[in-house]
Amino acid sequence: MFTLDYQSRMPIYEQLYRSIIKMAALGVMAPNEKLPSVRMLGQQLGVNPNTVQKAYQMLERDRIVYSVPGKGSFLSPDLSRVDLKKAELLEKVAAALREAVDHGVERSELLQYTKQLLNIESAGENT
Amino acid sequence: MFTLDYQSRMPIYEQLYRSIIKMAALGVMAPNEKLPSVRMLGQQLGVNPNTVQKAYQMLERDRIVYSVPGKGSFLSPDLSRVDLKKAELLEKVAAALREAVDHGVERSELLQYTKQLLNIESAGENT
DNA sequence: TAACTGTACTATTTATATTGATACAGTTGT
DNA sequence: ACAACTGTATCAATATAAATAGTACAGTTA
Repeated sequence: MFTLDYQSRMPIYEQLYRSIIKMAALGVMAPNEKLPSVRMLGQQLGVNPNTVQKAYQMLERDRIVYSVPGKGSFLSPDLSRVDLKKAELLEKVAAALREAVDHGVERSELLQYTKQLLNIESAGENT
Repeated sequence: MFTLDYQSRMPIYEQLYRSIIKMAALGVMAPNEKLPSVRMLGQQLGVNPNTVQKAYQMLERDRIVYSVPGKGSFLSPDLSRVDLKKAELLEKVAAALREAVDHGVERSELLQYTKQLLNIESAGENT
């Protein structure tokens, strides 16, 4: 059902996350359809159930999946909308990054800068 | 001349980099002014010369500093312009990121996404 | 109660970032 | 030519963070 590349630098959970999003967007999976359990899928893919869970939680955060403890994880009743909204926002980020790169800003610094911005947790100030 | 916070999570070279940019932008340092040598400044700050060099190289990449092997490192003749242009571009990136965060996109995913975009070097594809 | 489900917490492994040690090469003035 | 400076490149060591796994817990269902 899911194919993933273990040689890729892209984390397993990220691959899973994207696969499911793509399937939901393409209509391969129906709304409210039950996803395989974290253990089932984990075993099938040869990874730890927690790795699967991480992907499921990311999807849940995006309202693409909802989980019920004891019952299972399911695709959301209303799909596609959330996905498009986020894709739009991400494209905006991508455009800004590309523009910066095109103007000669080093990739490493952009990454550094992004990290800095995203870690507002107990961040230190400079003079 | 330079003050930096060793307790900060921000790398030394990053602090140095920003300090010098700020000084150049504020006119504290004049165009073509000679910067302390990597060894001098390294010793003064109690860090490895390579750490200073890293900051200098970042500044050189930004055309804020130019270095001549055997002679030294100097502030560029034409300052401020480059700095402002880049600041503008970075602010655009920051705005896009903030918007995404505000809409609920997880910081970790944004970071992941950014990494993905910036590493077009020998990157792996997903299905 | 037994077999499933998701979830939380903690370790372990792995990758990456940061800093340091060392060696090399160019410039300058004597 | 030489001594004392300069930047630079390469590699090693360390520190930090990310990714995955192990284990235990709690809810659901039949």
